[in-house]
Amino acid sequence: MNICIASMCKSNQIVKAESILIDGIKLGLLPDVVTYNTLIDGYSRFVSIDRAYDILNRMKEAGINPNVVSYNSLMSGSVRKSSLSKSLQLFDEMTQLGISPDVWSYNKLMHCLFKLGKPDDANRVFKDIVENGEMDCCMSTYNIMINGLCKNGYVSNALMLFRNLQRNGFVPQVLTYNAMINGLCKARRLVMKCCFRCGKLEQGLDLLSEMRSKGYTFDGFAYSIVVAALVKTGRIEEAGEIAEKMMSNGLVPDLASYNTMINLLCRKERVDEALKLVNEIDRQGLCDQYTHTIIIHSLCKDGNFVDAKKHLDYMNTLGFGFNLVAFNCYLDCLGKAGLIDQALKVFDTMEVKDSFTCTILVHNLCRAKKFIFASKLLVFYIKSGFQILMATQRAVIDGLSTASYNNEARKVKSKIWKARLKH
DNA sequence: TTAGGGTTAG
Repeated sequence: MNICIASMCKSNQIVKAESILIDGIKLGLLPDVVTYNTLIDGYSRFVSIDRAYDILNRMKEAGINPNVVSYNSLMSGSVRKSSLSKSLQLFDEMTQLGISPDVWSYNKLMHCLFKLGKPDDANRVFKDIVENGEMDCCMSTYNIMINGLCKNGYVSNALMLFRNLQRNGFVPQVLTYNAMINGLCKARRLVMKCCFRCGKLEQGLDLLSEMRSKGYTFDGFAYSIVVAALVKTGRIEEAGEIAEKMMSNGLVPDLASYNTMINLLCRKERVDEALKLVNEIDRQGLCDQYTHTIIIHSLCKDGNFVDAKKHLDYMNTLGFGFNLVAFNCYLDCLGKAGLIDQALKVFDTMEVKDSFTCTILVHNLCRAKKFIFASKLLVFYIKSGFQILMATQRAVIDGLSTASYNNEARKVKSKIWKARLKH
């Protein structure tokens, strides 16, 4: 019965899994802790954490005590659904019930802390595991550490950990390489914001070669990371070469790889080919919000705002929710095309806005030389806690100065300082 | 019976 239920849960057939459970009970097969844990995992993966938690209560009512796996599955599900505080709460609940966390629990705890942007806390947990030697850490512990450090801006520390793996008796997995390559490829972008270029992207490309020379069998992850990073930095030809390698290696592309290829084709100004590929995967009902956003962005960059708007509406009919990234692209391209009044109208209709939206609007107001309006919005957004790019802040202040609003420029600077101190 | 990696915007 457990094997049947596990198979149903893995393929998102929860209703069937439940009916097998009921049939089993009728036949006198009583569910055990493994049966309930499998259901908890299925519900937390495909339904909701609350429903998974209901199963936990059901097992208690049936007289079966949850164990460490029950809580690990619930924690996983919570992190997956970005209910991060719920995950921490579950960890506490588990210890309060006297269930000892295992290395899986600590791994999930670290993953959750990294996602919450608390790398110091995650590192403390890691040190506890490694230094106190209370339990053996495993390769997943390192994978989580390497990925988490990269995502939180500590790429050099991650690289050090990666290079020391062998000394600690571990061999990096494909997944470890992918996380490290991703960290290195993205680092350049993060670092570019505050200082001059550093060669992290090159290091990422070297690591891809290292993987190849060590005979690792690639999946699509490393390819999409590297191709996307090269596209982003304008190195279209190199991106194309690596994409060719991916295809010639006989790798069957999944949706994320397709999206990477579609983006590459758009950047190569081979939009017709990109659209052909989109239609192909759209017919199979595979397109996701990334696919649509790439197309909308491409249409906007070509100044084809009518078709871009049509595509935004088409997404709505497909049942996608509000696409913030696509709207940000739309807004930015309108501004860059000199259509600031239209951009302002779109901005007013947007139901969700983030730091990208605000930066785009302020920057485009500067492009349109509306510096006073831009400065008022800039101060308001910074006070509201949005992260506005330094380049945009400079554009406002420099714009005010060159337009002879020197006094206003000084006031804005001082207001930004005060707002920064508050945050 | 449970993990961890990728694709879109300033």
